[in-house]
Amino acid sequence: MPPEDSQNAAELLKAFSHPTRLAILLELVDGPKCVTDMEEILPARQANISQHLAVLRHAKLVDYAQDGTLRCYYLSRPRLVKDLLAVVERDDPVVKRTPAEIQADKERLAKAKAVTRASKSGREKAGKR
Amino acid sequence: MPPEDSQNAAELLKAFSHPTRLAILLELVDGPKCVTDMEEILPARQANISQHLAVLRHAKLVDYAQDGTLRCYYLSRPRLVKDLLAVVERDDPVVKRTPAEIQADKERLAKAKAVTRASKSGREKAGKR
DNA sequence: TTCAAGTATTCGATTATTCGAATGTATAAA
DNA sequence: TTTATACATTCGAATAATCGAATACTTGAA
Repeated sequence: MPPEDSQNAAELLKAFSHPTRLAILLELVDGPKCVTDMEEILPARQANISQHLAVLRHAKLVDYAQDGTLRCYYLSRPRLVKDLLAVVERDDPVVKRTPAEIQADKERLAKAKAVTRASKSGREKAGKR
Repeated sequence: MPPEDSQNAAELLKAFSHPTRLAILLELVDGPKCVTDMEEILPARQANISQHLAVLRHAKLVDYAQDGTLRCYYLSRPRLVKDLLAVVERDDPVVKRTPAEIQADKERLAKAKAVTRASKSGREKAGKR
């Protein structure tokens, strides 16, 4: 990941990291809903739901289509939302590693790096850009 | 997703949603590192990195193995971290939907729900628990 | 023992997030 | 045109997150 991107990625993830917003996204996964529908389901007041929807809109995670006086919200990037939720729901086992394993890993890494450096400088000599 | 779980999921995501913590996780994706290593790479002070590592530890995203005076951190749930980062890095195109599409979707959803209700009550009549 | 290196924790100060209450706005029906 | 419905926005107070500075802890070496 390019370094300045962790800024953007973090902002995107921040939009996900509130229980109410997560619940809204979960609702939208199985179809569009208007705010009234959400009010019936979520334990939050109307204004608060609107506030969270605003956050999700700014993150480009949702958008809406107006239908008379109703606003039907839907996922703007359904793939992203579904896949991310799937990853989070899954429970990945926690691994425990010994100092020896760590050491071995670091050595592997050091060697790999040396190779990368070598091939890079080789390419640069050969003709960069 | 069970309803009370959006609480936990949100907490997990909150651990991810800071640029420095994301950068730490990215570093750890390609191998264990001790705090000194991270200090050289990240634009943050030692104390701050330790603070963020504490957050990541509490979220069970990282752990460490002590090696003399060094603490080598590694990913406790590498699958989770890698997959989540992969999803976030990908750029999913933003879709725009018309009121008509939304309407069609809502109707599909309503029909599906009716079926679910019917089969559920059928199962209940047949012999619950 | 001391000492230094590597890391963690605590403490305030600052900034950001969150929520409810109140108010604003748009649309459709009367 | 009024009115009701469905949302959105603004404001202020409460809470939480963040950071640097200072300090504490732990380990290995002298």
